[in-house]
Amino acid sequence: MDKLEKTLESRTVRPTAMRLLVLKFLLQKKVAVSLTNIEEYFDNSERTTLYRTLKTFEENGIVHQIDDGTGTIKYAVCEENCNCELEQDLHLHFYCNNCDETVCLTEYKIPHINLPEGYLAENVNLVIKGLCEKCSGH
Amino acid sequence: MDKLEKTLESRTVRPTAMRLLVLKFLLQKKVAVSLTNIEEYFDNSERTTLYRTLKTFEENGIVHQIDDGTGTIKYAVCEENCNCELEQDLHLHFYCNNCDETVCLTEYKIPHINLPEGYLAENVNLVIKGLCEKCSGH
DNA sequence: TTTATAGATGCAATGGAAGTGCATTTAGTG
DNA sequence: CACTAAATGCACTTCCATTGCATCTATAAA
Ligand SMILES: [Mn+2]
Ligand SMILES: [Mn+2]
Ligand SMILES: [Zn+2]
Ligand SMILES: [Zn+2]
Repeated sequence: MDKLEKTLESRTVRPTAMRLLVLKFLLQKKVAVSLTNIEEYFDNSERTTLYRTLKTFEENGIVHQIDDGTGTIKYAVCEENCNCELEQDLHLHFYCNNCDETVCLTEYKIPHINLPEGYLAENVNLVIKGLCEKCSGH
Repeated sequence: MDKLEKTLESRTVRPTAMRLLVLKFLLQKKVAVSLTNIEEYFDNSERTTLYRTLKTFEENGIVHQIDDGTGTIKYAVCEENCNCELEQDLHLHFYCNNCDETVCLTEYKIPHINLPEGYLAENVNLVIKGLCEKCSGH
């Protein structure tokens, strides 16, 4: 059986043709992708199907959403045995102002943040914007 | 002369009636507000005018935008002598999942984040979501 | 005071993206 | 094959940001 299929089935997601293609596409990309990116990549694709595909992936821990502040949600495949947990899996995301690409810096976990008395953290989003390695010129 | 007028003029923003009202409203609110919030507060207001008012305020360092991940931009008045600078003025923002309010935690500066070689930070957005002091129950 | 001009405002319209309702098709199960 | 749940396709809606252009207003020059 195909490796892609295994990935989906291990997450109890039925491996349809489109889902396999989307997963393959996500895996080969080194940067986070938007719904529109995917729609543009596949010629005869239905936006709604892709939308629900990503939603299903996300609900089953295959991908995580990235809100990089551009107004468009991006998606990236989760690491092996990721649970998208605070102070565990949550990592830094970097958006390049020049090439307009967003990447997961999975090695860079979000540091623990002290909060005022009474505040309870459930989720954290940390996005750094600037120039990526390709665009900074050094 | 009025204190509000002084604030605007010191930032070279002409103190029109609407601008003064908006600034007053922003100052009295302890939480970040959206364009729609302001629109709803003032009965006969024009959305576009408010939009451009906020834009003008932001361009002249009177307010800063807050992207709390809700999909709606919020605004809050900058601190005295704030320049919205990295590692200087940029602070943490907290969004309460229960009461749907976003607050500036101006005392909580964004910690320095190490980046991989070649990456250059120009801006940082750090939003914590959870329960605020009013909603956490302790 | 009148006039010129830049700036501010009002109104209409656009555009991007997320999200939903419902009919139809497809794929597993007995 | 027949049944049923899941997946897909299409149309439509909603929300928010943003722009173009006409009009109004305030300030400063004549
Ligand atoms: Mn990521
Ligand atoms: Mn703030
Ligand atoms: Zn780049
Ligand atoms: Zn709250």
